[in-house]
Amino acid sequence: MKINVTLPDGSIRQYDQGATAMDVAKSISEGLARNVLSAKVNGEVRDASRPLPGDCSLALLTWNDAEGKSTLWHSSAHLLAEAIEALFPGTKFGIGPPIENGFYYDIDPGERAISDADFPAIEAKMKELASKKLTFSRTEVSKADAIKYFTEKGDEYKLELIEGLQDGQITFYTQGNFTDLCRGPHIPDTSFIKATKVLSVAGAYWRGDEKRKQLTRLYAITFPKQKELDEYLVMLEEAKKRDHRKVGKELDLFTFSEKVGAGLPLWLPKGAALRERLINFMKTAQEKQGYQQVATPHIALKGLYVTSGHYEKYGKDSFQAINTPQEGEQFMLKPMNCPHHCEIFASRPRSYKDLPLRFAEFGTVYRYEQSGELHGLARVRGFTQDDAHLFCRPDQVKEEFLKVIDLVLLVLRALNFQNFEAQISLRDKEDRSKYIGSEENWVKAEQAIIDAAAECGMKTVVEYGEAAFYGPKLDFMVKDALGRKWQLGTIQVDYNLPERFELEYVGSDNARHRPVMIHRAPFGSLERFIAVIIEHTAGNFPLWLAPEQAILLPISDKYLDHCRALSASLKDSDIRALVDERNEKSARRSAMRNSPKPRSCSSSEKRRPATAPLA
RNA sequence: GCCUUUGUAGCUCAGGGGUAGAGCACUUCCUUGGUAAGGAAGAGGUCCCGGGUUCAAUUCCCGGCAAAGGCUCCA
Repeated sequence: MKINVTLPDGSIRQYDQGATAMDVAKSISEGLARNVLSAKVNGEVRDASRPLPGDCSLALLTWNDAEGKSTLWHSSAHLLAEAIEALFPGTKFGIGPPIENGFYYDIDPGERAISDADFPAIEAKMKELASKKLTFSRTEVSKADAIKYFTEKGDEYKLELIEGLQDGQITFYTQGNFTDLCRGPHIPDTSFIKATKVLSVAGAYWRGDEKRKQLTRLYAITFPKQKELDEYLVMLEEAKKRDHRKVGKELDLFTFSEKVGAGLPLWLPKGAALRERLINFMKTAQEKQGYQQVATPHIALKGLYVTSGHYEKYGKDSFQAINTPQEGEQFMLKPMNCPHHCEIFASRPRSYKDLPLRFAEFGTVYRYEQSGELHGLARVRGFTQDDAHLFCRPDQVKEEFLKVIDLVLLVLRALNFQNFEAQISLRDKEDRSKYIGSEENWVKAEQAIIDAAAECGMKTVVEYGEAAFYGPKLDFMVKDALGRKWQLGTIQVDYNLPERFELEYVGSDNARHRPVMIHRAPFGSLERFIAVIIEHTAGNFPLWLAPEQAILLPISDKYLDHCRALSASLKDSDIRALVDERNEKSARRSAMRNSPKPRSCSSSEKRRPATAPLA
């Protein structure tokens, strides 16, 4: 009896019953066999050493496949666990999955604390075990046996995991002295793991629940070649150099003060000027689309947020009310601009002919963030949104939404972002208690976003549970230098706040109607946006944004006057120029960093007209 | 908020129970016509803050605050 195996190129080969993916690899080439990490059989990733189930399609997975990498990292997690168990006996284990870059294992080392001082020992142990060429053997076990094994081992985390599994579908994998509950698959043996680096240690709640015990999470990464690890570490170093917190300091853009408070950025002159340029860019684009600027105060009576629903939702987790000394009034720092803008809409009767109304404000808002969440400019407690609220008729929603998408894409293009992701953020599928408003309104709003995104042909991903409490969102996500994802622009369709604020306009039928609101912020916040463009450009801003568009470097004092004249002339043409008058060579060089167009100046240059185009 | 780590000159960092250290930056003078470092001299510190142990604490212990990496959260 032979089985037919269909390979990715469409060719069909015949093998004996019971042949493994590894056998197939060997029959193709020795080199391939040496590199096979796992195999995709009829679309399911499995051990390369498992017998094929019969006629099937087969793709051999190597380090060049994402799934191959995951297999190696998953096996590496088991190796990490074995090393931990050897070094710190009695450690209990949570889960240890592969992730985008490497893998982690959540462990409970009991009384002992694991710190980065332990990393070298762990790495050495992993390396030692890897070189033993231990195979990963798969065993199917009954639920009772599985429970027995981990009860004897005293590992309550694994027992909890087993509880959630079906009898008959439980497998163990064993390599060397370590056996783990695992559905697999794994690499053929540990010798494929040639380079190992434990990256960091962090706390992580068991099953992601902050009410449960906090385990110790070890992040690590492995490679099949030492050279690849070295390159990865170099890449991490390079990414660190782009960190906006570091570059922002070097460029004198912003600072923080312990006296002012954590998460409250102080913008230095160059940073403030950068903000101004972004604001003007946005104002110009918005004026073309018929927006009107409004301005509102930084505090409002608590009642405003009771009306909007923000108080009920976030009141406990916000900065607390400010009380007046005599009258006993309670004011809140504004966390959002939308309630204020609703009141502007409500300030007078509106006709259908007035709509859409587009109120824009670079509004600074304040939100309490847990101290551990603060992160440079990307997560702060006070920030400025390029906010606007569009009040429109139901029949105008789609067109307005599409125009906002244009605006967001204009921003992303102007700053040369190619790798952004458009995310449709919908309600949680199960828990609807987190949201205000009627089912009918939500369905309308969600459909409006889905339709608009589809109509402009944008590639999107759908995330459930990511909606705001008053409406669904279209969020634009980008990654920072270290691969962390941040939300920048956002567009939200909202049928609920107009209802809560009882907003109305008079229709052509002379009856009162409820407008629909679109919340939108193409930058998101200036703070986070600037953080991301710093990392995106490594501080080398596009010319229109750069703090200094031209720096003149006289090579001797003899040319100072000429440089000053040249600089004045450039300034007359609205080019931000400065003369670096410092005498040290080193100063000249350091000034050249992060300047898009450094120019040196001497007699040969002097012959050219001062308005010569910047080369 | 929770876990781990860190806090010394403007920056990057070394040090260590008994007058505080380096490199770069800064100031002054000299030198200089060329793309990452010309020379000399000088100034600069509450060693994060508060308690404790000690004859003596920047160093050891406890508590705050801030920062880094995660977790949970994010209008």
